[in-house]
Amino acid sequence: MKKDTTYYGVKEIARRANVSIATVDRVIHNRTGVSEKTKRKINDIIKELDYQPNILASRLASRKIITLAVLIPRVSEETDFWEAPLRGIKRAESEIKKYGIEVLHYFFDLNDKNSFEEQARKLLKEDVQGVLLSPSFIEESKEFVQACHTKKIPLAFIDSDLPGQDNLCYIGPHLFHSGYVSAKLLTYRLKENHKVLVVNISKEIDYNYQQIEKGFRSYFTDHNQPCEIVRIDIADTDNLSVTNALTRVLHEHKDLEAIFVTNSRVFAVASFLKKSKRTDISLIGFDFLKENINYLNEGLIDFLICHKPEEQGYRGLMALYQKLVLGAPVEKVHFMPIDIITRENQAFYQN
Amino acid sequence: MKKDTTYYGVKEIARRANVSIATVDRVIHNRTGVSEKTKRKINDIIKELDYQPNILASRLASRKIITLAVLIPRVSEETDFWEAPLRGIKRAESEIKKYGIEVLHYFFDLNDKNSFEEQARKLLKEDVQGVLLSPSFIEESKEFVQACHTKKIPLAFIDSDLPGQDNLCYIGPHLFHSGYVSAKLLTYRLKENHKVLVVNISKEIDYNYQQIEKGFRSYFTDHNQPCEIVRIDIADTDNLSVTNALTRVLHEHKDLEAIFVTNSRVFAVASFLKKSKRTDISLIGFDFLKENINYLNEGLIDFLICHKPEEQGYRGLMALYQKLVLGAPVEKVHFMPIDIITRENQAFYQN
DNA sequence: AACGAGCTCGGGTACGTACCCGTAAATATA
DNA sequence: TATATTTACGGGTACGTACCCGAGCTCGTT
Repeated sequence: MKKDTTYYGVKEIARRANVSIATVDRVIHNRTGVSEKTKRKINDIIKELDYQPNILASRLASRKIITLAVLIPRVSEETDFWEAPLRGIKRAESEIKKYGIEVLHYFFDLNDKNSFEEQARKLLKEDVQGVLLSPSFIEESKEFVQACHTKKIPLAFIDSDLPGQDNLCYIGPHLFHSGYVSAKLLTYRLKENHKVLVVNISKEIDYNYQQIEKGFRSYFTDHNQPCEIVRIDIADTDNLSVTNALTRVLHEHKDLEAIFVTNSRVFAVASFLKKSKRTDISLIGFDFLKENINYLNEGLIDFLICHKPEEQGYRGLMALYQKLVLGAPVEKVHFMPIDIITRENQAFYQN
Repeated sequence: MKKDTTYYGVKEIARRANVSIATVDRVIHNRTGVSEKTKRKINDIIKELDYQPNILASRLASRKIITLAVLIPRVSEETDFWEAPLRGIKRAESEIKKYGIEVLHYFFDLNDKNSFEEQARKLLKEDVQGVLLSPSFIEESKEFVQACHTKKIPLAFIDSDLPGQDNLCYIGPHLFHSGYVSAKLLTYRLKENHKVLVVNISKEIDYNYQQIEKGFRSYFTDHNQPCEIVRIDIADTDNLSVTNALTRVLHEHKDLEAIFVTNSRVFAVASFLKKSKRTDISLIGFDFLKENINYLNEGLIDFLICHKPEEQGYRGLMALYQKLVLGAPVEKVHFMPIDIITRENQAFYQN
């Protein structure tokens, strides 16, 4: 590296303070063994010189390994959505491993708040320097975020945000706009009645869902497009519950033109429509799951909205790396593109 | 750093090949002074071990400084738009300077293709490892990109893209969608006639302009909103030319409801509207310039569309740094948000 | 006064890579 | 054959920081 640039390191600080490099090092990492007087003197020089540590050298010399943790949903039989973020996380891991980064994995069950709390508790017992979190459960996540905050552990959120909560960054979809775009796409398929059904299939009413529906409804109000919106919550995610609920609502509202599913479980609705031969109803939902793609290709699903989940995992972990290792600034919010997948372009999609 | 992770460095390669570290180093940087036989042997071991150099150590040990160059428009009296990217570039510079990065600046005149070519020629004479480019002039930029390509110099584009041209990344607005959003906003202000004027004030007809107008028109066709679109090009950017051109067109089309300016020179139109007391006409354009903000506050401009120009500069340079120094992958396209600025929120905007 | 505990501090080595300098061997030139 | 030149390689130091291993010093205790 060039020397002519006016850059001062520990050596210069030591020289000016008439102490050794080791003493300067002790002050910088505020370890014990330095008198108040020299500590003050060194700190003054550090401030005067606006000393910026060389992170390259620092990481190289450090024998300490940095431990990161990820706390995300387990890949379940119900939905393989979380395969993609995990893939991205592992890709990031293999890239940064050689710089002394170790990553611990904690998985919770999306149908079980307790499992989240349990895994969070386990995680907090370890000495981790950063956490990648999918804050699926609002209240529980808030508590966890609070705990991390007191331990000064930076947090990166993926997939869904937790507004108002202190974090390093959020990497994921703009939920409101995703709902908005969904509504837009849906209008392409509307004909006469302008009557649509919003379906939320989830054990927990989460933040994601609320924002998405808000955006969805906003589109119609924004565009002054009158549209009757029927909505149901299906709290049990098994096939029978979905079938029963949909049978009931379709019986009540015979003139439904389209269905919007607020998460990746759109395949469950597609399966129902196929069985009940209601292929006249348009269907739109989220995420590039194998099952969803199948129904997309069969023509039962019209559109899928995707947010590059693998990249979310990759970027989330890399954000922590950037912050902790390189000391580089991290952008607070990074919205993923709102990708629109149809039968025609799905083959080329990079999930 | 931890040792237990199976990581092999030059030392291990040297040990296995029964040569010194220096020889391995020669092979890695394919310098001269190694016999074909040992070179082959070492290369085989490198491949076998899947050797990944430690970039931290590499940069630390290297006395070589990495030279980057930026080739962007000069800040002119006509428009101070390029102040913002330059600010971002300088911010990035000060952050990476200490890792031996030097940045050369080349500025060209947006009204003069020749100045671009001249600066490009100057730049190519230097031994630079990466270039941050604003490809304002299509043909000239393509030539320049070609030259960089043969010299294997990675290129980061900001502000406008050059599709089909080989580059490291593009960081900037989605031009088409910016036009699209502009049209959307404009419809908020339309009343009866649905007649709008598109104004392009520029010496050169650039790629930006074409894409933006395309997006603008698409909105109306997409939404089947019939709208008569009048358009003029004003090739001379001085005040008199603008005044003359606008006077003529407003005389011809007395029932214009709104004007869309396809770049940051919307202030010139605002000034004209103010003088000719045509405050009934809605106005929309681009960029957070001081003059534009003044007219926004006066109510002459209704909306400004912005794309975080400072961040574009910052991220553009950082992308090159990421690639060249950290060896980290860089995302090929990063679209900036399409920010909507009104009189009400402009005070809070981060340009 | 002698001793040890505790505090303050410096020397020196290591991290993984880059590269300068020197040297022995191989080859060319006389 | 003797000498010059080239080729092929190794030793060793440096980059800026972290941290181990002590050394000296002060002060209280006996």
